Amino acid sequence: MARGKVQLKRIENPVHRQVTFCKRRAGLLKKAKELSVLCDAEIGVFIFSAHGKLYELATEGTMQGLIERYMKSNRGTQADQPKEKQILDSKDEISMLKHEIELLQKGLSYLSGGGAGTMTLDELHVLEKHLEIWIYHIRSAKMDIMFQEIQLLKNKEGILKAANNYLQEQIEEQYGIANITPMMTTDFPYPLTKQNEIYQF
Amino acid sequence: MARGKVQLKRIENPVHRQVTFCKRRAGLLKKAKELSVLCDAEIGVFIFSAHGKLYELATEGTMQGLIERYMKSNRGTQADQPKEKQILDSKDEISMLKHEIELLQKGLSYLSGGGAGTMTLDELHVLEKHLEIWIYHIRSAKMDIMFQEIQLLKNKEGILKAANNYLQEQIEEQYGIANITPMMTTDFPYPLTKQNEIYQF
DNA sequence: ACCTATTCATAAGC
DNA sequence: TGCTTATGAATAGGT
Repeated sequence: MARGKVQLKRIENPVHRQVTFCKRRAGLLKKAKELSVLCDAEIGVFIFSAHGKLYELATEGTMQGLIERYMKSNRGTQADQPKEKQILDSKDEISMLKHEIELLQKGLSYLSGGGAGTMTLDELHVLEKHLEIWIYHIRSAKMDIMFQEIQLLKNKEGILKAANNYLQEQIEEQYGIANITPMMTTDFPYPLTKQNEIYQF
Repeated sequence: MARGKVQLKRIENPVHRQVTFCKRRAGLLKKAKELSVLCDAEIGVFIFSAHGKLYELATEGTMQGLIERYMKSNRGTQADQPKEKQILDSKDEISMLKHEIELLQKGLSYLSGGGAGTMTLDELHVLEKHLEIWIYHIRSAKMDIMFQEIQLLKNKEGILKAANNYLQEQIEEQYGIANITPMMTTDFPYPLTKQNEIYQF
């Protein structure tokens, strides 16, 4: 403008660029303020320097208020712009994420509460597939340990049975007494055949 | 500016005001664009005329993008305003929901894959707390059934022991033989005292 | 940060 | 609105 015309391109000299930035920034904000006063307009300006520092001007109220007004004005007058799209996308995204979490949380409450009262059939269907996998792995580790204890008891049972038989044989061998035998026969009141059902839930 | 200095107050003549608004508005936007080009800055300007019409300029990307950047920048320096709050809340909400889902999904892959290779220590820590609850309830149902089976076996053990003792008493009573007894003493090779550990995993 | 020559923006008039 | 033009403002380059 003065002492030499300026090219409309980035000023490469960093010092010149910084000086010009300060001067023109002040000028721009001054012009904005003048315009708002002279013509009764509301103006918002924000300037990010190359290094990211923010300079702003809001002629009426706060920048927040102006941005709100801007959003509202833009939403009503135009079809979706990129920004409006972003907002809608955000809302959609929130909705989807909430739905996904809701499912997972319902699954959690299902497991925690021990009931399926709050879940729909479809939700249960999806959750069922997930849980089939999860529970399988959790169960594996637990089953290993439970099996050990059961085997332990079974072994003990076998030994006791053997001892019992041995004692009985001793008695029969010596006296021919058989009235204790029924306790060990197939009429035993605790059927082991039910055992397999335990590992199916 | 020309042909007379201007007063820094609202122009009362509507025609003059409108003309000046158009001219200075164009000038302001031009200045803003120049500043952004010359000094590598990002600038957003929006102007509401007295009648509410919006004129805007966004030097880089969309006004929405600039507003978002403004919000982000402003968050550190100012308290949030209502509108800004909404936008930030949405972004925060998305971020939180994504994080939650990511955790749950990683938990799923953890359980499915049977390994923790893809999870960080913190993630595992959080997941651990969740799984503690989930597994507790899964375990409860399973434990009920396992307990039944174990009790069954213990009862059987008790009965066999009783039968064993009865038979032994019979033998001792008749012959005084005691050489079978050690099988039922404390030297029994399957300690039941380890049982409690089973229900702690 | 201040100066000043110069270019730019624009008020008034048409 | 657009054009013209006189004039005040903005500012590039230097100190």
